[in-house]
Amino acid sequence: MKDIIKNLVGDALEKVAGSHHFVLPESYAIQIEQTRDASHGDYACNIAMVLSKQVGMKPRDLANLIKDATTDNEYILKIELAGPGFINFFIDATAYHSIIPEIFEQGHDFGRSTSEEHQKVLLEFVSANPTGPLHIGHGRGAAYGATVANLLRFAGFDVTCEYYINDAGRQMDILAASIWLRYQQVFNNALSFPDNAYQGDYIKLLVNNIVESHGDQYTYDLDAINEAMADDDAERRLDSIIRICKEALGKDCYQLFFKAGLDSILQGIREDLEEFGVCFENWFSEQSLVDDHTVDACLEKLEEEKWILEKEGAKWFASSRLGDEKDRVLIRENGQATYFASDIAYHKNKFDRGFDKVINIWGADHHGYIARVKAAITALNYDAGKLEILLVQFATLYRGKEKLQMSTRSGEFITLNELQQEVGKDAARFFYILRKSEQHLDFDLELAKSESNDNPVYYIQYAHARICSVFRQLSEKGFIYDRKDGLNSLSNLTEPHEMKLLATLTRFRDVINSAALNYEPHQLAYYLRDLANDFHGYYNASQFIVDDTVIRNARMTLIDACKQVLLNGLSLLGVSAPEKM
RNA sequence: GCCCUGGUAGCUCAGUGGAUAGAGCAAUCGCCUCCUAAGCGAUAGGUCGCAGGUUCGAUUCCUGCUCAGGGCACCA
Repeated sequence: MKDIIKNLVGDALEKVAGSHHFVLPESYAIQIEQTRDASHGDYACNIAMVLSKQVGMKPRDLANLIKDATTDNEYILKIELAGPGFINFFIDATAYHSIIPEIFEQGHDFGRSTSEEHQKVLLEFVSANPTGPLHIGHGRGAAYGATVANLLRFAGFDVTCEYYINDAGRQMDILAASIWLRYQQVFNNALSFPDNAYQGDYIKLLVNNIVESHGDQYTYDLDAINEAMADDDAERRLDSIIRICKEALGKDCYQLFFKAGLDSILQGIREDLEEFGVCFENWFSEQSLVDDHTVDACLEKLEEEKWILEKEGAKWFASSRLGDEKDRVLIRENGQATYFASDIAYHKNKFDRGFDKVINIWGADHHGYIARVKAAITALNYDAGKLEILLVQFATLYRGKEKLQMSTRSGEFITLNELQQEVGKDAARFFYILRKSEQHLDFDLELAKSESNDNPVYYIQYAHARICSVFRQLSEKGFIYDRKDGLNSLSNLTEPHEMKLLATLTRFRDVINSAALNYEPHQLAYYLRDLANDFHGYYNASQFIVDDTVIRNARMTLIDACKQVLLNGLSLLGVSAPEKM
């Protein structure tokens, strides 16, 4: 309908331009909007105000000419001028009815688009360090990423979801050393434990497994450890312990501790995500980039292209020449590559896989990192414009009014899994995406738990369950739902509640498109609330199960279509659509 | 100091270059002999952070200021 009006206005405009001898600007966009206020008709166009100056006419005069020049259309009942120069279109109800058969024809695919077909997208998200279970902070990225992926797929993109495993680097060494220290503690009560090592309970569970299968064969000299612990500098102390741990165990046995931590934590992460309805096609290992020399290759390439500087004993990437605020270290003074070096390799790998779009979802704390990554991509002669970085603001956790700190190292956190047990997947997924991603999210545990019924997800699900219930009642009362008859009787749907519901159903495709292309799942959440609201209003205003067969079938057909759209929308959000509540 | 985000009803947040700025919660008042009251309807609540600018029109765009959160490592 929007397009029909757009074309009519476009034609009328050209006609007016011809007869009044003025020249239209080379490019102008005709905007047609669904109105909010019924007194403004069904669709409104503001083109007269947009063009009035360039054309040299008063907006209302131009609007009037356009109105008169618009050819008749079977669906347009009347055109009115209003306000400063709006052209309002009043549409015949039957134009709205046409959405119902379309909903049934496409079913689960209603709202799906093929306009972005063959666009290959890589979507990387979560990618939390495998040093502990996922907590509530990670949940936001997981829910957001998974929903964006669903939306993009529905919009026609070919999406691959990927989790980048930071299985190389110092954090992992700290983890391995933490496990080793806990292991030592089992046999030496006197040993203290540094507060900047990983101290969550999950470490103790891991240690128990090692003790069970390997006994005390890896115990080590207590004095040597205590000596290292005496260092005043907390981070240096950790490095000493890592060094001692590596020396004491040797390469193979160190791997035993390392892998024990990595494998079981990663397994836990996979399970938690799966339970949360978040699936990845790829789990990409950082270490693999070291092993297959991609990191080395990148460094060589950058060296060749003269992007590498040596100063203060380290190798730097001259990112400041590409818009970054300063240069960045790639190889440290001690010869070790930085995380940034392997991240460059990772992005090279992503680009080499031939995606049309590479999207990273990062926590907002990484924003300073964007310039250097884009600089590296440009330096490697790739198109940095294909990389889009979506920042998700932090979720701050509250228990009532008390703000809780979340730290993986200190072991003080609520895990994603615990959240799911307490709040439920549906409510948690919905709560996470209800806020715009760039908004801070205050996640109040007390509120989420004690007043979970206030979560609008129940309101939407209730609409779906209510429709299902009406259908159950229908057959219990001995009626048979005849959709074909309903589709032929749609002209009976003319009440305000019915028209509103039809208008909202018509909006669905636009909403999906906009939510997908802008990476804004909350648009869909708010839309579904509106749709549920329209339905609940209709439910209270009209009886569906009435004796008049024609009216009954028409109304049942309308709420049947509404049910389908609720289901499609909820599925995209990863939320279930229960038939009973 | 520099760079991101945000400042909209008592609270939590949507929204928009346009016609009377919306929703939930909280408050007040109504609605179940009738398809699920996890619902519906109504009332009340606003100088859209402050000040300039662009515009026919700014809460929306631009600039400055201010407040709040985050980021500015040879950590990942």
